[in-house]
Amino acid sequence: MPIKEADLARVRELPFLKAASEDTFRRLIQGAFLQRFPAGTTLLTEGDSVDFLYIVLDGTVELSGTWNDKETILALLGPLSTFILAAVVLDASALMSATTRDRSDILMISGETLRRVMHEDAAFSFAVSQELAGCYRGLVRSMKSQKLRGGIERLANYLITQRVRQGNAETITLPHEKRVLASLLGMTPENLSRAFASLADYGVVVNGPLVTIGRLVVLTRLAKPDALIDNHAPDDMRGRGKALLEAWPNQPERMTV
Amino acid sequence: MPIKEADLARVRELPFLKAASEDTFRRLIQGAFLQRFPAGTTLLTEGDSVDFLYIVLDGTVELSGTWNDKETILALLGPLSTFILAAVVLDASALMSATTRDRSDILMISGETLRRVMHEDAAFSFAVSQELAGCYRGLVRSMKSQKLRGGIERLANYLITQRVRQGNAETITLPHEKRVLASLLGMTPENLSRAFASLADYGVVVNGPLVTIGRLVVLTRLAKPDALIDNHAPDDMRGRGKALLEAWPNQPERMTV
DNA sequence: TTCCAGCCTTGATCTATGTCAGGGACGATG
DNA sequence: CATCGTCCCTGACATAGATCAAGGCTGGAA
Repeated sequence: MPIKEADLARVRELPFLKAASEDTFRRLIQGAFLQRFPAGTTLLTEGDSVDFLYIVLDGTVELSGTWNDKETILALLGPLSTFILAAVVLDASALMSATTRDRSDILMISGETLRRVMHEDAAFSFAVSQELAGCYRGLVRSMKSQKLRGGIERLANYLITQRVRQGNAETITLPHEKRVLASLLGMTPENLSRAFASLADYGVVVNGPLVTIGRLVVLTRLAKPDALIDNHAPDDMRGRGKALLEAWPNQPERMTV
Repeated sequence: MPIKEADLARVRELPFLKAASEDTFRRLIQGAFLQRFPAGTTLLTEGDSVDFLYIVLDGTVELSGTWNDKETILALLGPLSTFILAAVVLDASALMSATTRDRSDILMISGETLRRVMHEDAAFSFAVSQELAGCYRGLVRSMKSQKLRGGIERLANYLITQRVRQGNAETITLPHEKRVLASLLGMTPENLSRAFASLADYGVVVNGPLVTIGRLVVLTRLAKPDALIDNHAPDDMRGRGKALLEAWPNQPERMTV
């Protein structure tokens, strides 16, 4: 699948590629290729050695981990997210599996090339550090949410975050299947169902993938959102400006759970 | 407190500083200072803006997060660990609090200087990326452990990891108070106590801070350690060689919980 | 020495969460 | 249209984990 000019322009706007010199960018793109995958394709299995940096141009990718026949979703990535950057930088094997959830267009950049150009373009290298730092901080937030909050509270905060992202509409659309959301939030689908039921007392009405937050104040009092855990950066502020560089480094869809 | 030559030599061996040029290193050190803190000193509170990169030269530092009057320990750092690097790179505020557990000697490097020299020394910048990538992957491991395993399994794996670290001796010494360990492992002290009691059936004998693993095979069958979650890199292999750069990037004491 | 505070353990109890089983709604397919 | 599969919800139950209360141990301070 040929890489269109428009695609190039889009990825060029990614903070960590924006910082790259013309030459660096050209070299990164030269060995890159763009591929379309159907839903459900496994791009990478945990333990695999990693040869490419992946960039989601379209679709959704799920990052998951397994142990002892159990699986958990660690992140859900939408367009203009990169993934597996840490493994590429260290030339190490993947700690997570990556699977497409929808049909997805993925740009793949040679890891070897990436490491090489990093040694020659300090500004680019710095931007990669920022990208990684943002990923790290996203995970710290998730970890805090996971260890400090109960399931209902995690869900309540998820809903509030989605609400902000979706323009503060009273009714939001869940961007993923409920069982996927459950795994992301660290609970079983059954439990998520019950958690939604509990939230009825707080003005939350569920209708399939549509969730109406009737009394935001009440829900917020339960959720107790925290700037050091939750990341409410709205859609149209993502990926722009230093203040928000950290907020949604490269995973617009990654949820702080 | 003056910075001794011996201290400089030690930090120079840190992978991410080893990659720095003489000039870069000199500039980093010029504005740095070394300070001794008593046990229990708060170096940084979550939400604070971060002006320095911290390096533990001696002692122990605890990284913790709070929400709704609850607290959890996210990492425990021993000598030659850096911390708060991600916030420094992004010039963002801290997501975790940092507190000394023992009397500790801490080297503080100006964050502003660090960012500046990164723009001029690509090799150094790359090494910082590797450091951050290692931190990120450490957290991914923790997250998987937290979401996929139960408390007893987390403890069992912790013990096995410690055993490897402490030279495969049958009896290991817990490096921290049990209530601290409990928080790190994501459980209450009471529960940790009971978890230890359960492990008696698997040949684990506890005597204060001394833990004897009588039948490693039996314990291992319970723990099901996994190379993609647990990090068994022994003490004398830390911080050396590319293969292990990732393993214990900068937190020799950080536990994958 | 005596006293006290902090740490750890233990038992009883409660709550949150997981597991299992059943059934309804919906959409794809024949 | 009928059927099947998937997703989701719900109830009953089991288990893990948290909480509360009490008591033992130990090490430092008076």
